[in-house]
Amino acid sequence: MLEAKGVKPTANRLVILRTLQESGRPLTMAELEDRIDSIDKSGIFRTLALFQQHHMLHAIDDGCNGVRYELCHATGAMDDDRHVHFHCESCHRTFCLENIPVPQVILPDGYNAESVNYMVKGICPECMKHGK
Amino acid sequence: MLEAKGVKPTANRLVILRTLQESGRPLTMAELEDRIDSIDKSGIFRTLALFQQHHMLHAIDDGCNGVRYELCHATGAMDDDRHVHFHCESCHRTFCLENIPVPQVILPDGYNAESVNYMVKGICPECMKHGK
DNA sequence: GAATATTTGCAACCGGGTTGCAATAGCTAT
DNA sequence: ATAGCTATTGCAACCCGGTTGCAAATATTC
Repeated sequence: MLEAKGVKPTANRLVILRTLQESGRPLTMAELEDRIDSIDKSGIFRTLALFQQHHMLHAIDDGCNGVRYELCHATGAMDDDRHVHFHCESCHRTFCLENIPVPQVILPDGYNAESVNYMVKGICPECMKHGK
Repeated sequence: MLEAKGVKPTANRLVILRTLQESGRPLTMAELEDRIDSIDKSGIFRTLALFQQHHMLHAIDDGCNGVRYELCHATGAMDDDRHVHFHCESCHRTFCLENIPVPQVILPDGYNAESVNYMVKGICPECMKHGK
């Protein structure tokens, strides 16, 4: 498995990885918890931390429902899948707008950027259509 | 006072407003709490909520140390001081880059934007200079 | 000045996140 | 196989920011 990228593939870890890649969108720890009731909070937490250290996923935050974790599909290099995220205020889901890259800005002198987060909030197409 | 914009100017509210405008940058509730020890958490919380309802301040979130509150200096209209924010990962302060507007993106069909948040993380000039 | 409405402090609660610890599961080298 | 070590896991407890109920204090109205 992809696990050959640095982490020992235990049962738990496989389940968590699976769950993440099945839901095509970033999940909170809470969301993971109730999708997987065989594993304890702490287990999920530690696994996510582990995955992060090994650059398998990265965290984004719509400051609404806590941090969300998303698998890195940045092929080779650093975690450079910098795309815009959209958080629906109706269904409270967060989507990756993969093909919309984050526009860059020029910072004032002295500021050293390390990461950027472009977060749009509003209503998603699905919620827009039926029922507000 | 500016309070004539909809809220009754009680002692507490004045103190909180003062504190906000003195520190030129967005503060967390926690930061407010220990700058003002005369007022209880809940008081600060309720006051901030009130201010928000009356469009006197708006919340931004570097998903690091919780939500931060910043006075609206959008003169007339809606809360449209949409500028970039910078969060220093060393001193954990958050700055408003007032003169850098958030670049707009074109969303896919169906997505309805309501608010945008452009958050840069890195090292601020001050921390950059002396000691990492 | 009594009756009513608003604001406040306190204490308790809530939920996401985090850690200590002891039980378990995996490995290693006899 | 087996004793001995390490890594992983579950559980329970904890921490902390945010939030609410309630009763005391304050302001407002008549």
